[in-house]
Amino acid sequence: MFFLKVLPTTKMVEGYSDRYSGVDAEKVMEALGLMRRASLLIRELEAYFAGHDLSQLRFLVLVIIDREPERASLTAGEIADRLDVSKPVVTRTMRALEEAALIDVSSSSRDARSREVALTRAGQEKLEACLPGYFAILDRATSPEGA
Amino acid sequence: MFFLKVLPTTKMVEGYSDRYSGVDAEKVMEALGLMRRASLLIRELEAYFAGHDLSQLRFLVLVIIDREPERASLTAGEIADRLDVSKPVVTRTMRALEEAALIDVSSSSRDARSREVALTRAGQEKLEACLPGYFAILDRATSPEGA
DNA sequence: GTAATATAGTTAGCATGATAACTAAAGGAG
DNA sequence: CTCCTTTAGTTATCATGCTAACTATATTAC
Repeated sequence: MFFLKVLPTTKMVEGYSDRYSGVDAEKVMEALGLMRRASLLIRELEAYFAGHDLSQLRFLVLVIIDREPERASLTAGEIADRLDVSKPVVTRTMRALEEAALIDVSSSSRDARSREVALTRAGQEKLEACLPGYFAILDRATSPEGA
Repeated sequence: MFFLKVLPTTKMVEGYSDRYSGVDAEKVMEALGLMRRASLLIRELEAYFAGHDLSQLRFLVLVIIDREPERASLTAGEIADRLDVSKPVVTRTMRALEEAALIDVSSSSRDARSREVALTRAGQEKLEACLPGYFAILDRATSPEGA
């Protein structure tokens, strides 16, 4: 996360970057603004999901399973791949979702190491309940503060 | 952080968002892309700072103190304000920086509750050592993957 | 001057990200 | 078939974000 509240002015960045060759102060400012806006948005989304007894990550797991309708279930590893988070984080997240009865976890018949993860009815309902507010936040997010 | 590796296509978002009024799928996609790019950039920066025995937050504390040249020191609260992080995070970060001898912390003469924080010589040098690579990463960040 | 309130910072404890090291099962070489 | 390597997932531990509750000092009301 990146929570520097008052970004440096372009002038200040130029003051630093003049000393280093090949650095474009405009691009640096753009990257700082990118991180700042995304950090605020992520913070807002986490607060939103906390109100639904979820986190952004747990929500995304539900989305990922839901968006492969041709598959009844995904393995934990497939979920980790699609999320680009480490496996221990997936393990922990699965446990939380299972304890909340939002997913159903079972051993794979083909591979005893694998765990097959499917949405429960409650999981589908939780997902549906969160989607409108999620999209509303994302829709608003990029509008007010420009690029 | 937001690490969904393969973002939904605009079509998929439309599939969801058609069901909710007033949501612009393009804006939703833009917000998702914003979070994804920022998360990758933050991950890259944290890896960079880890190589300097720092974190992005600890680095930003050094920057914040350094960029107020008319002030010899800032209080912990002023740093928390500028960073927009919670006070306990500042407390912990200060302790780490002090243990690394990058800052000097002393009690305020005017207010016994306050702690005045100043860069040490080593702190200034650490900052200088990190700046070129930091700007190089930020400069690169917004170029390749477009908006 | 004393009591009530506000402010600066710390401590305790939780959530979510990470890596390293582990267990157990699968797959391949001979 | 047995050994070796790879793969799936877990456990243990750490880092960094948070809130709630605390201590100590400052400030304000009277």
